[in-house]
Amino acid sequence: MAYWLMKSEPSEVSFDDVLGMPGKRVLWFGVRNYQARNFMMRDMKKKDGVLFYHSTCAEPGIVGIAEVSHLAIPDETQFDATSKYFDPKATRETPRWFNVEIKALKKTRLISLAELREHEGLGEMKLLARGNRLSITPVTEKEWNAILKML
DNA sequence: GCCAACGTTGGC
DNA sequence: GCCAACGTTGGC
Repeated sequence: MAYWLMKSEPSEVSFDDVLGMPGKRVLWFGVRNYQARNFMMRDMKKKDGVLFYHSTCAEPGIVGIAEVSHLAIPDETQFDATSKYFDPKATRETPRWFNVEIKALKKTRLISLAELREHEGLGEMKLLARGNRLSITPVTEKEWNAILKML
């Protein structure tokens, strides 16, 4: 079992939005970065733990716990010419972009970015690495457990 | 709005 | 393959 941190802009899809969706599930559409895509395509398995993170907002931080509920499938938005995620180089035969589905499990208090940075046990966390911009990053079991204890 | 950091593109 | 230019991310 692996653990991940996934960033979402709450103005686009917030944790509360996901809680309101059928089955509390959402497809992680719109990722257009190969490293993040490869995590979804190759590494993310059903039942993997997910920290749901709000970015590009007033209070960036972890806001909920989720799990991977479906293995990666082609991202429909890449084929949609009206979508901002449209990719003219993608075809149905050879899709470029994939997304897993995640299921919201539990809303948490906001664990802010500042609080994560202050926590001694999280010094190696990928999210906190200088210059990190990846929207999906692996989380170690140790980090996962440390964060659950902060709740 | 600013800016650091990183990823992608495309000419050579 | 190199690398400059450009675009994006995301915190502040």
